[in-house]
Amino acid sequence: MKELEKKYNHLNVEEGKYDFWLEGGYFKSGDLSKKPYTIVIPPPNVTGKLHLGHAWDNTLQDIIIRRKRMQGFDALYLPGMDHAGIATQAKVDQKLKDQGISRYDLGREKFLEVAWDWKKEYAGHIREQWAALGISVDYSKERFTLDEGLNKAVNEVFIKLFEKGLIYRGERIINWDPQAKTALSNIEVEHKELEGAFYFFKYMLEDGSGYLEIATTRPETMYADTALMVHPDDKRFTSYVGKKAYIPGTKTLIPIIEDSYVEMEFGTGCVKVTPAHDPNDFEVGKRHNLEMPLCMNDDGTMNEMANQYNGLDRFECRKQCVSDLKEAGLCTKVEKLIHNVGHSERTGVVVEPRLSKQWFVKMQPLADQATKDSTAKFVPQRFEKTFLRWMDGTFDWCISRQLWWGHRIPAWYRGEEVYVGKEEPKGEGWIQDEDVLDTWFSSALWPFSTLGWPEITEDFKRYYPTDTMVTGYDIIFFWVARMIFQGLEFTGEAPFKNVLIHGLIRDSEGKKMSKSLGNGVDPLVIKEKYGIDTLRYFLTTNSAPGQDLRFEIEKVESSWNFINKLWNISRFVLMNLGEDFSIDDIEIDTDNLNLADSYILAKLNKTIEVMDYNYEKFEFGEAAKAIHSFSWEDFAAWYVEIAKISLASENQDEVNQTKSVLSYILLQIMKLLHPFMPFMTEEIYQAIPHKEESITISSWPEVIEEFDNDKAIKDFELVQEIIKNVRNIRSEYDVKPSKKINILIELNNSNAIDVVMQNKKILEKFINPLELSIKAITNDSDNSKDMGETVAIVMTDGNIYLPLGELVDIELEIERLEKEVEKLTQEVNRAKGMLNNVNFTSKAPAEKVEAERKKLSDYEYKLEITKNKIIELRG
RNA sequence: GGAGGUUUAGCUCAGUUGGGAGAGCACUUGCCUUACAAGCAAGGGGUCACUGGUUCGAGCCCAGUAAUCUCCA
Repeated sequence: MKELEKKYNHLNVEEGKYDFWLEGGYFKSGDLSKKPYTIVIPPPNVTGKLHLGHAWDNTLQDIIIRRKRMQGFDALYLPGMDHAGIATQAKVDQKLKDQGISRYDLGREKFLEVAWDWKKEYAGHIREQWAALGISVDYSKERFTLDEGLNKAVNEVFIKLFEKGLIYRGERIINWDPQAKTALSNIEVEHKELEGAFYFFKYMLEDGSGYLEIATTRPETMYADTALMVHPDDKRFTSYVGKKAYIPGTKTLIPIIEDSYVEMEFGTGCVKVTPAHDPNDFEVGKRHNLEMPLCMNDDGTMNEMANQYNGLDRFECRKQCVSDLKEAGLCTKVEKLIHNVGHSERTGVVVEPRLSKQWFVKMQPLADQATKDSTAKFVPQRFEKTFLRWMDGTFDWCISRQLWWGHRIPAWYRGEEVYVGKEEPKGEGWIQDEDVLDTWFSSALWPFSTLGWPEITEDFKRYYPTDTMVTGYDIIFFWVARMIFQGLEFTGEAPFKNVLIHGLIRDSEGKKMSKSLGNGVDPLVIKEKYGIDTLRYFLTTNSAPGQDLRFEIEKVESSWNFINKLWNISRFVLMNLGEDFSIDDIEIDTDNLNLADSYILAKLNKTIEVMDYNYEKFEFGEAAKAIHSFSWEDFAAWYVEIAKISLASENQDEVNQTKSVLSYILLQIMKLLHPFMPFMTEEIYQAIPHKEESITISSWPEVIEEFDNDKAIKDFELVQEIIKNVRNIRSEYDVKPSKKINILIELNNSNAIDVVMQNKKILEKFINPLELSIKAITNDSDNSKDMGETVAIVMTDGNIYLPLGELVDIELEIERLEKEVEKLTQEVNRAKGMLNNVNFTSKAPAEKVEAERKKLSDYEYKLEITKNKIIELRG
């Protein structure tokens, strides 16, 4: 058997393990004799490295799938990546820029080649990180959102939705990202409160009879104004309607119209209409048949409509035209204003509402279906509300993107003709749409497109719908909701049974980790210092489902401490099993166990129960708590210490029995913890007696009814109670554990006497007596009468006496006992109060009442004894 | 403006269907006990934000208030 290092060394432990698992093929799915269990990975972007959030997300998935695999499921954890249209194209653009070229120099085809090279490189990095995290994905099933199969799925969905009228092309005001030069969907726009201004301008009337004052937050758009507008009921402006006014500083005349859309009380009561640059104005423009010119280029610079500002950036133009118009007396006032400004979620620049011809998904029918038919169960449940509320008020989804990297829209144009289909239409002069689809359009199909859909493949039939989707709450709108409605529309089912939602990782101060703040933590840096098992355990046991997780190095350290503890327990067990102890030597005969053996086996059962219960509910923190206290308290602090006695026994049977229980329990602990810390547990599994070639494919621990033993637990707790009490008094009276003192234990029932007598050796080891007397309490005996000054401890089953001689200050001892009396009196009164309450005894469940009665008699007994002790001391 | 989260020990957080408040870290005291001093043993520390309600009984359920964070408009 292998000797372990004194401290847990993750570098040695982790080395080679992942390759060992891959070579063994343990992560491969496809055993048709088993029930399938499927998780598809939320595909990370191929733009860069995985961060702590990915590590958390993936570890949660891995914990679920590893346990299911051990439970005998055909576990499929399907990996893959996302082509991340805008983000990747931006990265590749940057790379080209560094080489002094632009994508236009290369042309579309060559650019895509570079992008695919990029993908290849970064996919490699991501796979390395997956390996570092130890996630048990089936690489033979790996997919990419831009691969051929997924392209088929995307086209199928586009065409079907188009045919049903659920995809349409139209001119709308969309959110335009002038840096990426593409349209965005509504949810890719982040609203941030910024300090801006209300600018007031004079629009001089054509007839020279005065002016109208207009307030706007975006003065630069005035060059695309096509009307001024007042409310028809607004008497102040009635005489102006039908007249014309000049756009300030220009010779352009625009009409003054009336529309009840105007809010009379807001601003000056008169507004400018810029149909191509504002969604509300666009509606007005349609109603009044206004022209809809654009005064801006697609890169956010002004065009020739802006006259002398042609070519200037939109914000520069704003500054200059305001200053020029102030000089000309046409800008009368600038009021500071805090308002919400939309920013591109990707590039961060201010989004420009802009009239543009784009493709849209008509959302309402799909959303209605999803809210009605989805069976996906959110964990925690409250997130279902988030999903439903969003589906309820959703806007049509702008899906075309002016990018090259993505799924090309399967639409062709010839003049006014539009053709949508899989293949280029026959005939001359057709030109395919230049644009690609929103990345989320393909991500939405991920749970079924990765399994071969639209073909009804064996994989699709077997693994779909998937079992559990794990993702953060920040992505419910973007992704989860869209997967659900597309899944229902195209497969008739919700794409997963459960959605486990986790929170965000925050820094130690509670701030969101972000690139711009520079407060991110690289998972690989943590792995290097503490090992990946430590990181996994830290990530998955320090919050409840749906809650955020604060990164604190102290918590990482305490996770490491736990692993080191387990390592040292293992080390102890291995040192004591000896060379030839093998799996066949493990024999646990429940008729022949000592109290500690029975106790630890009974506790193991309880631990398995609690863990299974919480694992199933995705309450990993609670599951971990159970195994943590079982292995550290019950096993290491108590059982292992007691085992040292048995291991030193002359009796070979006793030694073997202890070795059996030690190795059995250790094996179960390793299995129960394997989903959390796969590397360390594999290392120990290989070192101790075991059956399978890898713990990854070993069987999940089950409750063994034979081991249930409530009496053993209770009896052992008496032993613990005695030991704890003596330790406590030793500490209080400053009697060192190494100093031997006489100890008397007197007991009031035969079971307690048996238990204490049979476990005398244990007591002797733990409480270190000079002489340990164990006596029965009889009516008129006074067992402690020859002991001099004693400290007495009152228990339910009897009393403990420590003759501490001159160390005992009678007055202090009386004080201590009086405190006890006070406490016990309170408890007695509390219990009496409850039991005297007819409402309690008649309404509360019988076992609660019974439990309270027991407590009362116990407290009354202890109270009486304690009072007597005081009388004796005073005597 | 709408929705939701959070508020429990010095700090960070758990707390299963309502039935005597928990963990880790930190702190105090004592131990190099031959698996582990990143350890062992003992200990201190909480009006469970506030107010009211339901209940025999509330950290937990309901209503409201406050602080704070997030999402949506």
